[in-house]
Amino acid sequence: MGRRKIEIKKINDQDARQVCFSKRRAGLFKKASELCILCGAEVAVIVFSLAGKAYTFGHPCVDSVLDRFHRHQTSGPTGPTPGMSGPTHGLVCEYAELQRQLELEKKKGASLAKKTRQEHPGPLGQQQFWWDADLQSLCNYQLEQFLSALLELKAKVDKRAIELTCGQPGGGAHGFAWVPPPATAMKSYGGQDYFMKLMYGDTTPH
Amino acid sequence: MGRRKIEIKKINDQDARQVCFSKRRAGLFKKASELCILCGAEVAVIVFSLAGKAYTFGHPCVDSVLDRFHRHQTSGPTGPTPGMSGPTHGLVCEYAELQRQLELEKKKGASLAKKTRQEHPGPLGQQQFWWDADLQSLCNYQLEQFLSALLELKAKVDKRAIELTCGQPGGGAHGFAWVPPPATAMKSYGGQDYFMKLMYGDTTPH
DNA sequence: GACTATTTATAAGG
DNA sequence: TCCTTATAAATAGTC
Repeated sequence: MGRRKIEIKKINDQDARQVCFSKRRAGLFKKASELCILCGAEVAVIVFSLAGKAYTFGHPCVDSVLDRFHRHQTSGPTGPTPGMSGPTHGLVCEYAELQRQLELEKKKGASLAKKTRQEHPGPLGQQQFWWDADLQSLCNYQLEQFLSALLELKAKVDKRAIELTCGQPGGGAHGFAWVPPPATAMKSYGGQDYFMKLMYGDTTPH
Repeated sequence: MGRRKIEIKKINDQDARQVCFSKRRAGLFKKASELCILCGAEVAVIVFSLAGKAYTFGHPCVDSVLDRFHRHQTSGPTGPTPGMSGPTHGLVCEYAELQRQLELEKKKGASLAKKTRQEHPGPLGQQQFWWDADLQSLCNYQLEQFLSALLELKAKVDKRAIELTCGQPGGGAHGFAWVPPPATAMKSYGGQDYFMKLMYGDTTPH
């Protein structure tokens, strides 16, 4: 939609790309806000420019939608994690996330294995799963980092297991939900703020 | 843009709202994908319908953009992940996620430890970090599951490490951008999958 | 940033 | 839900 039809492929001229980016980002956010208003939807949009700047739109706000999404992913169709209600935090959350990803990977793996067998009916032998294939792309350095990350977590779990075995009380520490707002160079449009822009025409960046 | 101009306010008729939601959600995702292609942007869009269903678009994928956004919020503007070019998948993605979460937990832990010392200057002794506190809430059963998940992953990494050590070729397995639809109630568009839809006109839902 | 010729998205209607 | 079509809206090229 413009003076002439354009092909949807990467714009090479940097200036033209920057102009297009600004216009279309604004357009995208407007569409998102209209979807929210018209249909009562909750929407989060996160855009990174090539330069690495982040721009966001969110209704009611970015964080609430991301939060909801995370909960949606972790507690998904399998039902909520037993013994957990509401938002999850810290290691408990990591645990759930790990489980979710494992399940996801297993499903991906099963599908891929099927697909792979169809396309390469040859002797692939061992490699049955997606993550096995993907592991091939990890170099030694990455493997070391990955392992140490795993072991660091495992050590903590072991420690806790020992405490439990030895019957130490421990006492739960829950309810930390507050995260201080970081001071970033990020512009954020959303909720009443963006709607006010639409209504009153304020185009000043944050 | 339609047979007649409409006011941007909540549509009350449920059927009309549903139709509008579907059309505009598709439009929003298309705009998002065009922004990605034309301007080299990375974009994540998360949409919750009034009914509570989640729909997502992401390029290169939703998780990687959310990841980057989290890092952006936590540690300021960043370029692409060092050592990673292009889309990340499977275990590589898990590895990055694990690292991110570890760093995040460390930061949270530091803040919390500080906060805790302020609020409870008493004898908390051992417990200095957020994840230590949170581990207290894991029961034996949960710990077992968590551990086995960790060990399952570790085994795969070990296997790969041995292959590398023994000098087995292995052959890089990259370029898996196709992601089979997980059996959740969530529809996801992004990456080549969505682009293939655009190119070949496949409008079949996942 | 503004201006328009065009293209594109979509509201209604089958 | 998918197709069609008249029309509103977005935007490419230009200044």
